[in-house]
Amino acid sequence: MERGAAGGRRVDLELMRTPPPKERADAARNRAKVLDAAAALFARHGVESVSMDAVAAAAGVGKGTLFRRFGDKAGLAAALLNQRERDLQDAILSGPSPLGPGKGDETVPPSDRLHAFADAYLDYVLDHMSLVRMSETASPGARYRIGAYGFWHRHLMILLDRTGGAVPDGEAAAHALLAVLGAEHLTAMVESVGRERARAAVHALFDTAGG
Amino acid sequence: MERGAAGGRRVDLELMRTPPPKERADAARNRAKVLDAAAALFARHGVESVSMDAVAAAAGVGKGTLFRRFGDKAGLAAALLNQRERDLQDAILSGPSPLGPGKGDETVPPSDRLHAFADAYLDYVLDHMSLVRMSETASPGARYRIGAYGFWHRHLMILLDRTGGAVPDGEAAAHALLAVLGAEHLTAMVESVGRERARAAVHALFDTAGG
DNA sequence: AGTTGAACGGGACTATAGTCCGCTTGTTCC
DNA sequence: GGAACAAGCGGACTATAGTCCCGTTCAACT
Repeated sequence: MERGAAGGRRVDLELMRTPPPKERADAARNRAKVLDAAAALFARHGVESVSMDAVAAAAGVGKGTLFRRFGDKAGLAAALLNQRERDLQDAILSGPSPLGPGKGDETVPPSDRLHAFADAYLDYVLDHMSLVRMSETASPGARYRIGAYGFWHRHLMILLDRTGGAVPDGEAAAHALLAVLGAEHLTAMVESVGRERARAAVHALFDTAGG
Repeated sequence: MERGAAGGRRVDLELMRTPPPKERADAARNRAKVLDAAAALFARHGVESVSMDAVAAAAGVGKGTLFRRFGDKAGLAAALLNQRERDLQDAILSGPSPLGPGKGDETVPPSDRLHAFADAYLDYVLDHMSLVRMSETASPGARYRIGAYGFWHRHLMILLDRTGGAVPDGEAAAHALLAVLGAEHLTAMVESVGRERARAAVHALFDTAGG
């Protein structure tokens, strides 16, 4: 995974307070070179068909550099998604309702926020399917280890617990809902029934699970 | 994947009618040797830590033999699960209700059969977690390519469509329910909330989705 | 039983992810 | 500006999945 001030994955707001260890100039340069090269290669040939060797060569850095900085191919994909992911998380934390909490005095029912999340998250995943898929499935269990999963899970859990006793176990239900939003599963579902019906099915499940 | 009479995966009853191509005697011998060796190694060291080289060596066959017969590591895992999977499929197709259809004149509501399926499938996966996980995640999308997925999907879809219009799109809903039963997701969920709460969450979703 | 063609066997070979460690380069502090 | 030390660099190295191809073995047919 990334290090340094500019690359921290948004995991927990508390953790963001650790002082920026300051990234060395050459490291920053190489990080940019790698991300540019990876973006270009992935766009041209598809994420699956690009080897880490190829990325390193195109970026003009050694393999060691690539892996030390990004950990593995999933980490590289995650770094490329970083900005979009942050945008979505920011919108959830502090944006307008129904996706975000809105201004202090307006109240939106949790069910509206659940559906808004489903829509926004589906947009995010469907727009970057191959990168998200790589970041989730490059190694077994990768999806559940990265910090972002914890963020989505906590958000859903809080909303489900607010539905007024309708959901007996928000923590478990949040996992179940996220299973349906997994890139691997969405890929298969979209291939089978198309985007519209897949989206509708997700909403139907969010409906029954939490309002 | 396997070939020959003894190894056909249960996919579609129609396809079972293709004449048995007859497995050669030496092939059958080697198949048994490989399955025995793999079962022993997997049990002793865990599925993840056993390489295909090790299986080939322990079975006393070459790598080529191993891969031609089983395709990949997922195929080997699937072959080891074959009997249990067939048992479950048989119980669903022709066993007693509520899991199976029961004798001709008794009628069981689809919702009972849905919950019976959830329970039986959870038992199956939880009892063989690492093998199922290997068979589903060894290569990206593996789960959705193997025939068994189609079987579970069709079963759920038929039941959902019988719930009397409660489910507008049984085909899509069946995919969503199966997402929650994926080995990868169940592993994470059980680790997070334990078996009991995970099972309850699955039932809650089956409840709301189909009765 | 002999012939023959196809299926099988097996190990060398390739491709790729990921590791390791001695060398180089920045940064910091005097 | 220079020394010292940490951080970063990079390519050789390992491990493993999966491929290929040719010699061997089986089984059907005469």
